[in-house]
Amino acid sequence: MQYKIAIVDDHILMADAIANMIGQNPKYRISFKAKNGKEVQTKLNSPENVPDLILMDINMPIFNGIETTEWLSLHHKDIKVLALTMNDDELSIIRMFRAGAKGYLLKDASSDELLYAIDSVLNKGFYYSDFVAPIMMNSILSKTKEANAQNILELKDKELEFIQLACTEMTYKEIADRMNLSPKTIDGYRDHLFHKLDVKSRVGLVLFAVKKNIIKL
Amino acid sequence: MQYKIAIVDDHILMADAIANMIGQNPKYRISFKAKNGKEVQTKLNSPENVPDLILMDINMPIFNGIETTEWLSLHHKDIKVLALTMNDDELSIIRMFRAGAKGYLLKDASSDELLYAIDSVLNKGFYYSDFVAPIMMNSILSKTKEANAQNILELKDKELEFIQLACTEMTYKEIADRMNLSPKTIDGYRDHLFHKLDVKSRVGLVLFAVKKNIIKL
DNA sequence: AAATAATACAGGGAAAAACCCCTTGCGATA
DNA sequence: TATCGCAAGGGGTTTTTCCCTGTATTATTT
Repeated sequence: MQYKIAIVDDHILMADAIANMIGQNPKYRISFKAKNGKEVQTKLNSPENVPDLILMDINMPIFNGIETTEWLSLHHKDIKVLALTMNDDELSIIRMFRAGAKGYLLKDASSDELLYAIDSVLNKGFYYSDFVAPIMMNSILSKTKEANAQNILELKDKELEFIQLACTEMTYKEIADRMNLSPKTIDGYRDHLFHKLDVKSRVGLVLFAVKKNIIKL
Repeated sequence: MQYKIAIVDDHILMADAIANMIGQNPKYRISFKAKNGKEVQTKLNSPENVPDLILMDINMPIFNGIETTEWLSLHHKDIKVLALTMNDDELSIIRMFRAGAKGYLLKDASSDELLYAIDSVLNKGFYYSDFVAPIMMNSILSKTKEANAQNILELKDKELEFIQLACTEMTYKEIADRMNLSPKTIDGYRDHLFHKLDVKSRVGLVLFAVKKNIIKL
């Protein structure tokens, strides 16, 4: 039996090259390539396109890999998602697995590992690379880090808005104006977030936001 | 005649997949793959490895694509460098061309464009993609942007070090200690850079550094 | 429904850090 | 000699950071 595999990556070259490589193996057939989640939804309208496994990038315009995986978990439970991305941060990994990914592979893996991972996800239903496994462990074991990850996922809208404005050359007074709050309230927001996210200064907050992709550059 | 092509990319999967794709074309042969500039130098010690063209990533540990290209321009003038990277920012493009690259291709290009670009660099000596051309134009036409770019390129080592430390939760006092300078000197560095880079606060400096890829996250 | 807890908002006050401009000395350099 | 860049300092204002208090409003529990 031949497995059908789809590739979702806005880096067309990457998608092409990997499709080409996988297509050489008679076990697999490429069912489609897509540049974002929107395209995935369109492609899946044709039943003959529905793949067994999707190689999913995370950073994509319009509809990112996490959102797309969440959508697939709801509407196409049978399609297995193997994350294939550059994002090596804890949050991406946790989010992707929560969204329903069955495996997680970094783009600096070898082609052998990719083929092994695909095989593993298709037959065993999961694949945790040597890179991902310790990070997940760490996230489970370390209370603070897990708490952090929780909190990030549960950042309230106001907090998120504040962070985005803090990643700006505005002073807190200006931020307060913009958010129609007293500077003292902003003071409280800041203090609260500093503790919650374990940063010591506004610079730390900015770095956090950049790392976690809360702001776009 | 068969051209020899090398691929330099720390994303092994990317390198593998592209090598595989290019290798299918009888016009080309893969002479080697490397994960960073250091490995390139080693590989080039064997004369049979010396390629006609190198596909060069930018973000790599140890010895990045710009440094590697500079080194190649000095020691292996005959090898043509075609940048193949995700970096779509002006600074990366300008730096890469200054370092001696003959072409610049984004990783979200199509495989057709890659093959065309390789062909173009080998035969015509250059390749400017539709993406890169307007950015270069822009950089030449727009005075302020060019001024900025200039300044970035002409950042002194000390300034760069300072920026990197400023993108940290260290206070300026701590930065001064680390750099073995008086806090007052750091004061001067900061003021100078704020004006030079047209930012108003340390947050602005951090954002600048992130945008220009001066710091790694 | 009443008591209680958590949350959002706002303030006071103080110490630390960041920010700004201006000056000086010193050595390289042109 | 004149100019430039680096290092350092003087002295000031503004902003940030921290901690503690208090009062509504909203949830939760009893």
